[in-house]
Amino acid sequence: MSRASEKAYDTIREMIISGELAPGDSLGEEALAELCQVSRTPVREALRRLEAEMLIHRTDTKRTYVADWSLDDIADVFELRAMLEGHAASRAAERIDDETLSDLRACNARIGAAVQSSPPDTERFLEGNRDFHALILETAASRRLTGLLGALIEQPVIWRTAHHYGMDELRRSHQEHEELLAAFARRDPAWAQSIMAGHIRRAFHAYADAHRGLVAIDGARRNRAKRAKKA
Amino acid sequence: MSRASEKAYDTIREMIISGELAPGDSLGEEALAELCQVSRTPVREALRRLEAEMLIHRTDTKRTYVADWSLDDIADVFELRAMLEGHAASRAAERIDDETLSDLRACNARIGAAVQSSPPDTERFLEGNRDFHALILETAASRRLTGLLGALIEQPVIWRTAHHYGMDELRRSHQEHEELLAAFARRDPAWAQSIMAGHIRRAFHAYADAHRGLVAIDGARRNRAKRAKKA
DNA sequence: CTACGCAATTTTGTATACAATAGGATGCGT
DNA sequence: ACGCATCCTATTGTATACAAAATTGCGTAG
Repeated sequence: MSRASEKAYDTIREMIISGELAPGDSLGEEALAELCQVSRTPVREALRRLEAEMLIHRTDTKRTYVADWSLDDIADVFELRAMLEGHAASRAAERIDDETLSDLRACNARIGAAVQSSPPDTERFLEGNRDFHALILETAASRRLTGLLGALIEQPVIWRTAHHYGMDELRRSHQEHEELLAAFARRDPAWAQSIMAGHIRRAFHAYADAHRGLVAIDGARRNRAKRAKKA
Repeated sequence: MSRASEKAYDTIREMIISGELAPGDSLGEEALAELCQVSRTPVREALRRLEAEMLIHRTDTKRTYVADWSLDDIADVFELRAMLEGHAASRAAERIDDETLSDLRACNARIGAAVQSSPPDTERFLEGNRDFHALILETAASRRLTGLLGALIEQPVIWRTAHHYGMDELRRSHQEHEELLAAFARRDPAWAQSIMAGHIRRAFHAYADAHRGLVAIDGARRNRAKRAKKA
């Protein structure tokens, strides 16, 4: 997308992810346009994209609100991701060439380095993780699959939690990636699929474990926002 | 969506599905606006939707063309549908109540009637089939899953072929639905999933078998369109 | 006091005008 | 004659003005 449109999308998205806009908040096009310093036209385009990604919700009367995510919704996303990324891993195992395999190895090596540095470099971990999964998805070579997963991986709740991973979680991820590489090296689709599905499901449980704590943090943040509004 | 936006979407979509716009054709916003009798604004919205559904394709330079579907692409769609609708069936089997079950039975009874009438009532079959699958999807109760499948089932190639189903294909579909109902009655998720995945995969092979013939028909239609353009 | 309905205001949808950008054509230089 | 640069045209992106629709609030009647 082009400049203004992208700007609106990024701005609104960031505000939702950061919690500046809380679930249930009403989103008027004009107000958003002013916030983003663009006109309503690109705002509308941004809202359509965000709606497709289910970050926002539109009532039958065309009014838009920040979407509310229940734990069930989040479980849904992880379940679908496990299935689709598992499928991607399977297809990748059938199609991968030696060059891509070594790229993938290099990528996971970077992840390992980020994990072992002290303190662990979470940013670099996340960056490597994104690259790793993206490369597998690309190797799976299915435009539809890429499209469907795109709608799932761009999710705020996931990014909000990733920063709370502990050292052990990070190490475990790195280890699972190594297993995945072994499966790819053997060109074993079923194995790759199993590892990947497990990898995602484990991530979900890590999330769910941390959830109660996060809810508390979330509550505090929202209260803060509420107080700010009053003033 | 509202009136003009919907009109543009329907018009363009219909032209693509009918083949009036052939794969690779360039789509200028202004030209489309005139065709649809609306301004460029709703046309742009329609194009975004069609892009999300992968009916059209946008180059890096923002120019839009009618998407080209290879057999691989189509195989992709069916593969993903098999996976996702299988998952939907599994979830539905866990959640279905007696009332929905009998609704589903009634729906398949209508399908059976459409198949057994002579000649088979393909329209009614397709309508019942849509309802049947939609009801299962609804019972699966996953908004994300519904969203993802929505992007897959609204595909032109599939509707274009459905009309070519033979009597035996229709009967087979009806029979597979019956098996699905049995799995639902027993609340057996794995069974339901297996039947559904097989159901979709069989449909793909029926499509692929008919494909060569369809390519010929397609070619004829395009030639006709080309001649029409010359005149 | 409540409930219903109408009107005023806010909000979204559509059209059009204007700006930016990509593609193509033409002409000049080698 | 071939290639490159520049200008012109065509197409897309953005802003704004206007129209339609919806919600809210007020007034009135039961």
